Amino acid sequence: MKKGKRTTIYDIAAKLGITASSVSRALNNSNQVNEKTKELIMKTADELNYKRNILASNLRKGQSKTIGIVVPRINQNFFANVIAGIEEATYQKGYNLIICQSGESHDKEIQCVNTLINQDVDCIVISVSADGNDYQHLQNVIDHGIQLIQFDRVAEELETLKVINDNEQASYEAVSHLIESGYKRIGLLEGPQNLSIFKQRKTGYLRALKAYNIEVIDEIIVENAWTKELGAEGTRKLLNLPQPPDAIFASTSDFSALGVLEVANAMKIKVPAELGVCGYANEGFSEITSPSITTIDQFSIYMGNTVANLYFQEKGNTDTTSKPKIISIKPELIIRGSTAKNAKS
Amino acid sequence: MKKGKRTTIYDIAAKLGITASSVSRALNNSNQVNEKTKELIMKTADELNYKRNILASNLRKGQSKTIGIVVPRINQNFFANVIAGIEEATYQKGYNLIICQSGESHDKEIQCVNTLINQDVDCIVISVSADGNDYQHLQNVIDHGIQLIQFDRVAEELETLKVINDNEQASYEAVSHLIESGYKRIGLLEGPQNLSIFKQRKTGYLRALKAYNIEVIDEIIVENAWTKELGAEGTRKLLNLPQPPDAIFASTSDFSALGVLEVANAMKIKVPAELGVCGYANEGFSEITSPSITTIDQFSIYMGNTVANLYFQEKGNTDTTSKPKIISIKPELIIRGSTAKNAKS
DNA sequence: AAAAATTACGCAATCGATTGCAATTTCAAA
DNA sequence: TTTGAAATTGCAATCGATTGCGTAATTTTT
Repeated sequence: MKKGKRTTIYDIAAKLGITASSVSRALNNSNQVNEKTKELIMKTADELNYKRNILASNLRKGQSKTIGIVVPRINQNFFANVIAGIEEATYQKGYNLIICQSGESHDKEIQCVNTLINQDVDCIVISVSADGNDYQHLQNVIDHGIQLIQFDRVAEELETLKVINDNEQASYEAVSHLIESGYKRIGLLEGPQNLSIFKQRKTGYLRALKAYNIEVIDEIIVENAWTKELGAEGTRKLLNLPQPPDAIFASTSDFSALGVLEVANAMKIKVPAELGVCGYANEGFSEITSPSITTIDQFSIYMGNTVANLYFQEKGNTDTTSKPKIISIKPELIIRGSTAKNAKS
Repeated sequence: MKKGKRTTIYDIAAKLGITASSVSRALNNSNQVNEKTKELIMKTADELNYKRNILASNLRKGQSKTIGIVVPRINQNFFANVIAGIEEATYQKGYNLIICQSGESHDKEIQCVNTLINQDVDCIVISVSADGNDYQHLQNVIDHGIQLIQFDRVAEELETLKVINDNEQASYEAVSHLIESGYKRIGLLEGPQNLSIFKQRKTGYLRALKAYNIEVIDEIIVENAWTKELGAEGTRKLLNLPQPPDAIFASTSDFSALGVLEVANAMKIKVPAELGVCGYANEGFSEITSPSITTIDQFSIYMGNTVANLYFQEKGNTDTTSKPKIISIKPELIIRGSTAKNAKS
């Protein structure tokens, strides 16, 4: 085959002395074309190393069989897994994924979304970035008639399909577990409250305290401690308090829990005996720290599958009367060494 | 805006009583159109919420501004980072990424590549899967006039652009470090030898032994130990030998090094005092294990950047006489606790 | 003010595949 | 052999944007 010259259906048609219409139909396995001709066309297509030009096809059909994904960072375990899950479920249906990272920047997120609209994707799957809470660009997606699915970090006020974790319940269970393990003064490292997931986790924390009749102490709640560094910083503050907490729920991530561990270690405070630690997200490393970190698994790959299936399911659905579906996945508390207060450490 | 009806350049043209040609030219900022008209067109385009249909544009222009990526797994640190690096460098130039995972299956890899050819991508970036060593599908990419860039795991016999790590040298340095740290009997966990990267790492190992006049002992070289489980299994075998090694170079990955650590721990063999351990790839967790793992950093994000830049650089290059470029990145040995033989553990 | 040189815009073809409708062929029933 | 229905195939428009070429409008030059 010559470089830079793809075979088209016209080439095939010309070679066989028929029209492109028939070739197209044969290639799409239409039953409007004679079996023998079909075979002949297939064979010739193969010989000529024909590959359908999807651009042309999609342009004509007004679809793209492409799903756009916008996440803060591709190389973050949770997101990479969700993407892998989406890929798994869409690939076999012939869909392609276009992936963008917003890098936690609201502006870049807008850019990404616009690019995807340009690309004529059939669906945009997004987990919003941490800064900014203006969602005009997402409304724009809807206005363009493109299916929008939010996952994990969602803009709640926007009525779209959503796949979320039941963050509040997970959080509630995590804190309950701490309490039942014998910890009495539980600090919280919380994330940016403009993201609903972090708000919900805080709510779960508060609900658990209330359920066990434990007083809420503002002093041991640290705002915006959602990286390892910020988590460490918050922990240092907490542990230097006159009355330090005897457990810390790093509700933002295992990374921040890792920060807790490091500070505790540096201060010679024994985990879990003197300090209980619970993280969030079940990052790969959380089972190999010492002690291993109690955390919450979000079933990220499954979440990706769910997003994909939700899309396929809603694709045929023309019923506009019903409210858009929200699927909530129940995360699972994974109990490990960092909260085993009574085990000898 | 009405759902399902995008504005086209014709809509804009109609509204202004001009032709689509001018609109197109204006939108492309051609200087063939009057400044005032241009402004007017821009404004109208904005009002009508116009978004260029890239499918049509690309079809006409015979390009796609899209780069296809095929990796074994998206949700593997190294690959996720490379992808992030590519994204970083290509996004700002208006390129999109289509990402596929081969799942280490040669068949799926072929499928992925064909899909990407169909999609008319401008370039395919691939790290080949572990099984199979038939590269007809890659030759096919070249025959279609699509730029092919291999990275990390490459098919050596195929003359394409490549971005690789100097695995042999890195491996040589790692083993030298073990030797200089006082370890004398160094076992090797090796990966599938049909992948050149693993072959090179073995070569580096052998070269180091030779350089220090150490005899090669086949007994302490374990084939195909490239997951945590296989690494653990291999380690068990090694440590139960009459003359077990006093260090293990897990040349395949930090995961397998982790397996080593676990087995050593279970057998009450002290790392690094009684057993030195070195991994590969500098996974996030390797610095937080106890002891932390000496490993090799591959500069994965930078590798992604390099791939992208190599593409842009070669795009204009019509010189076909020269051999395709191969860029080799020098990995860095990161020395940590697991090889600190003489430090008290 | 007429001629020459620019500048701005329109016409129509093109990229490759798809598809409604019309035309032709095939085949069986009458 | 004729007729009608069914099976094939062809014709031509279409998806939306781009671009070479030609013409009209405007500006510059003499």
